[in-house]
Amino acid sequence: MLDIQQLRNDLDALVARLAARKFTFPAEEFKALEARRKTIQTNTENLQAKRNAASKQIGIAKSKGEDASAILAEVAGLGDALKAAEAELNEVQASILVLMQNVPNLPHDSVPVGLDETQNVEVRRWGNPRQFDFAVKDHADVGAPMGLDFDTGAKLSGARFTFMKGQIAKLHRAIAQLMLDTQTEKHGYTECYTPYMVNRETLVGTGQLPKFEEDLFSTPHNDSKLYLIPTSEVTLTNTVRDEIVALENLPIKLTAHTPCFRSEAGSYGRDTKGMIRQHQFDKVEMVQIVHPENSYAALEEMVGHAEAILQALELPYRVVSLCTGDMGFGAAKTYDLEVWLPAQNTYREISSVSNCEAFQARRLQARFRNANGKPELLHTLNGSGLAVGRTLVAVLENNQQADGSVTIPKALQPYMGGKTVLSL
RNA sequence: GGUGAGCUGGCCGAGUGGUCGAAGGCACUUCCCUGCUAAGGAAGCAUAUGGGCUUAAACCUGUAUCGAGGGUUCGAAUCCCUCGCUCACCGCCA
Repeated sequence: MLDIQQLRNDLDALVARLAARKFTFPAEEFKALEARRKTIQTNTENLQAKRNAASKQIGIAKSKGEDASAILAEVAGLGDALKAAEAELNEVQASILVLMQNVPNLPHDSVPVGLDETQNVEVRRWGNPRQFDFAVKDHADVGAPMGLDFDTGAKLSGARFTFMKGQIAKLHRAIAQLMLDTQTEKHGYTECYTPYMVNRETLVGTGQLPKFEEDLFSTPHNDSKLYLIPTSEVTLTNTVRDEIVALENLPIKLTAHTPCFRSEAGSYGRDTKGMIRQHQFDKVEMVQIVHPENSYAALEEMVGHAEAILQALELPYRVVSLCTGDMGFGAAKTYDLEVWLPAQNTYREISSVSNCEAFQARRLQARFRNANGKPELLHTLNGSGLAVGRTLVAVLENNQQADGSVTIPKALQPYMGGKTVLSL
C-alpha cells in the first residue's frame, strides 16, 4: 500500500509515476472520496467530542452526588445523528481502503521505463550456452524415460501437475537441498518450515489479496477460507506482521523450501508442455526484512545469492532489470534471473528478486524503532533462490547427452549419493 | 469434539460501568548524583488518524484503539452476544 499522506500531498507526481507501470490511478475518485471523508470525519469527531465531554460531566456530577438530568437531556438527541455519522464515515474509509489496496507500488527511479517484458534491460550474462552436436530434446523428452511423468500427474490431478519418480524425484530433492544448504550455510539465512495454507489477512499483508484472488487456490475452513500459498514469501514476510522489531535484530534473513500453488488463471495455452508452468511447484525462497537505508544494497546482495546457485550448477543465465510495465504489484524494483534453456533456444525466468520497500510493511504494520525511538516502517525483500522445478528443467536440458543420459552437475553429486550421471 | 482459565502499552502486569489511554515494574531516552565494570534520584516514554501550525520536526488539539466484530448505556478495558487465538485437562488421531 502506498502512503496516503504522500498521495494527498503530491497526487499528480504519483499518478505520473504509476502511469509508467500502466496503472491508471483513479485521481478524481480519490479526490472526491477524500473530500467527503474530510467533511464527514470532522462532523463525526465533533459529535463524538460533544458526547464525550457531556458524559464526563455526568460522571463528575454523579460522583459528587449532584443531579445530572440537565446534561443528560442535552445529549439525548445526539445518539441517532452520531450513529449515522459513524456509519457514513466507516463506509467512506472502507472505500478509500479498497482503493488504496488496489494501487501497485511506485517504481524506483532506477527502474527502466517500458511497457512490457520486451523492454526489460539486460544487466549481465554469466556462462556460455553449450554448443550441441546433436538435436537437443526438451526436458520433458529428456526426463520421460527417467521418471518425469506428466501423464500420471494429469491422471491424478489434471493439467499442470507433474508426477516424478525414481532418479528424477531424487534429483529434484537434491536440487532443493543444495539451494537450502547454500542459502543457510553460505548466505546467512535462517531455515524455516512454514504453513502451506494461510488465512486471508496474511495474503492481504503481502499484497496477493484483495486484488489477485483468482490466482490463488483456496479451501473452505470453518466459516471462512484458507488459501494455499503461492510462494513462501507470504509466510516468511508475514512473520513480522504487527511487530516492532528491535534495531539490533536487523536484518532478518529467512529461507524456506515449500511447494507453491498457483491457479495460473489466464495463462491457458502458455507453456503447456513440460513443467515450466505448474499449479504446484517447489521453490526455495529468500526473504530479507531490513532497515530502509539498506534495502537496495540487500536487493543486489540477494540477486547474488540466487546467482550463486546457478553458478554452482554451471547453468548459463542472464540478469534482467524489469521495466516499469513488467513489474509485479508490490515491487519497487525487480531483477529476474533467466536461465538458458537450449530446447527453447532462449533464456527463461528462474528467479525473481524484488525490493518492496515499505509497500508490504505498511500493510503489515511491520516496523522497527528508529534512532529517535519512533516506530518506522521496515523494508521487505523477497526472491527465489531458486524455483526448484525450473532448475530441474534447466539441469536436464543443459546437461543432456547424445545417448539420452544426463550428467549431474558436481555440486549436486554429493546429494545424489556420488552419482555423476542419470542413465536410461 | 468437550470442560475450564485467559487475551491490557516494546515486555511484564494492575484495573469489574464514570475525571482510565489505562497504576506499578522492566526496558529505553534525557538530566542530576556518584567515580567505576554497580547503585541511587528526577523527568519523559503506546499506536493510528484528523485538524491547527509547519519546508520539516517539535508542539497544541480532536477522535479511535485494552484479541476481532456486534449489542446495552449519556458513558464500556470493565456488562451481554458471536467469533478467533493461547494455556490446561479429557476424548479422538498421523
